[in-house]
Amino acid sequence: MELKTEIYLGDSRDELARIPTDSVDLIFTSPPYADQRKSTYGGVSVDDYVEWFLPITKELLRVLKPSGTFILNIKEKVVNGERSTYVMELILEMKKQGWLWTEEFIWHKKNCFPGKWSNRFRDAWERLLQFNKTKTFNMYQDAVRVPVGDWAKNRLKNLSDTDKIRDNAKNGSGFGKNVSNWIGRETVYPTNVLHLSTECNNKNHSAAFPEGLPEWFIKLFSVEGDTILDPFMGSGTTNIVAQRLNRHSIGIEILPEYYEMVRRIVEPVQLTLFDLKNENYDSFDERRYAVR
Amino acid sequence: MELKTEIYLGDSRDELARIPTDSVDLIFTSPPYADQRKSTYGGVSVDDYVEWFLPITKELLRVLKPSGTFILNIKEKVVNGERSTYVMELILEMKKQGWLWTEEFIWHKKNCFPGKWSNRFRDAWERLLQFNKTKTFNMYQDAVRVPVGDWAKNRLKNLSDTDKIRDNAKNGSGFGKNVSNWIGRETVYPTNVLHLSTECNNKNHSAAFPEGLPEWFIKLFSVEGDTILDPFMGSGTTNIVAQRLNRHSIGIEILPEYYEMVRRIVEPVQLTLFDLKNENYDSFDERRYAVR
DNA sequence: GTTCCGCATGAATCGATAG
DNA sequence: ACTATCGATTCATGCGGAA
Repeated sequence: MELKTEIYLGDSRDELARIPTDSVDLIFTSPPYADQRKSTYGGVSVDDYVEWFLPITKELLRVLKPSGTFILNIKEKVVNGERSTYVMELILEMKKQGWLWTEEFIWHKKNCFPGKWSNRFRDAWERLLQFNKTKTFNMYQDAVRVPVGDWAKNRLKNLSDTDKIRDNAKNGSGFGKNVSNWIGRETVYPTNVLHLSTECNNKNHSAAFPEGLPEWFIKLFSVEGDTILDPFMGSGTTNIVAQRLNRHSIGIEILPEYYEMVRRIVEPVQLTLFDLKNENYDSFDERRYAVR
Repeated sequence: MELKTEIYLGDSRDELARIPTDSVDLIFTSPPYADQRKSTYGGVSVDDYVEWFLPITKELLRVLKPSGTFILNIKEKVVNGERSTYVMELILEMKKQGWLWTEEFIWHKKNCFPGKWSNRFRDAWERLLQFNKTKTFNMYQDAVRVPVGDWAKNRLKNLSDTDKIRDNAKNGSGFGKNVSNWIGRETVYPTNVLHLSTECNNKNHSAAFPEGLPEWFIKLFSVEGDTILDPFMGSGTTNIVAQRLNRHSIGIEILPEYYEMVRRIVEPVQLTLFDLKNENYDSFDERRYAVR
């Protein structure tokens, strides 16, 4: 298998037309937030944001496979002491386009920005909105199981009486649990809250999000050989992680500096891969890191 | 000071008229979610939810002091595999009423209910929407400070040269720091993400939220002697916590069973208080617990 | 190996001041 | 008045090098 990482220089509003209909398994992106990153992206104003974004989401709806998923990392900024509503307006408009809004994950930023204001605390979370084309999307939950917490070690040593039987919830929801089912389990399924730090290593570029973020969603919503798309590539985090996880990927970036930077990272790997066609791919990871 | 805990049996759409204009310091409530708790509240359908709620938020805007805050604990329901949009529509409509949407806190439910579904993970978070009447609301941040992280213990022992002066961020954001400012600090301000477990004590009723949730907001947005309102009292968690923290409170509940239950908890305390007028109020907390 | 320690950095926001 | 710029404030994390 040859792993393809295609990157395009240009505006997503134009470049997305080059991608075939129903061809992408997962879209993971973090668009420039309204009025942020002005120095690099020029900044889309809060008032124009929805109108600016909707033509892109329309194209994304076209290129996504019916079984695919669109994860949108976004957060509304504070304007005049109030949270803006452009994210809500965007969701409402995307539903009109035909998107299903299926879930909202929370990224808890463990090391959020410091600061002190009289009327608000530090902002330590961002939204990861999940949209789908159909209700029967692919989800590979076992790929993101996490080690069972320490609570289990203590809890399971001495099971209480209620732990040994099914203990139904008090609120009549019909939910219940039988804690003894956990005996022997090493891993559990995660929740819809992700605890990740923003990256702060010594790279010479600033990633908007840590690699762990796209990694989690790529594992959850795709398998090896699938195609991942990031229409706001930036420093290429999504594509680099996709490549490491043996997924094809497509990236679109409007700024030449970022485009060139990602190209220098991504191309050597593809050349290497081409030469390695018949070799064992287990060694791929180390090779990639060596190149980078 | 006599501590008043007034509870009304009835529909908030009617009973709120009894509360004077500009008289409440904090409204904290968790309304029945759309189509939830059908057996108890009759269930407001998803489609009618906003229309049903808006007359109430209009009255809440009237009774709240200009310096006050409204905290709304709400989360949209999943219908047919898709998230409903009534929370977003509610926010947009409340803004038209004159509310300011100032912040959205996340309650991370550390011990959310177990379960397994093919197309979603366990839901481990809820929204706490903050609304205000003016931009100059009261906020008592020092009341909810948390212990500083372990990093400080090591870091502050030996300050580097850059730590001793103001060190400006490299990215031109204008952000800088002077680490030596941290010396001697035991506590820091929290973020807008709250980590609380759902309650699991031995009460004979199921509280919609743990006492820690209203406690945090009552401390943050009110002082002793202020008035707290919960227009959907339920089992009275908000009022009970308010009483424990020496705040007056008002509760409105439509179901007689809940109303009677809260009345039995709250009234003995008030009688005791009346007899204690001239005593030291430090002993109040223990007395209340004894009664309960 | 393992732990410890130094250090740069991160989608921020407000109020005052200047144009 | 209304907008643009500037200075002030503040934590926790992962990395890399040292012990």
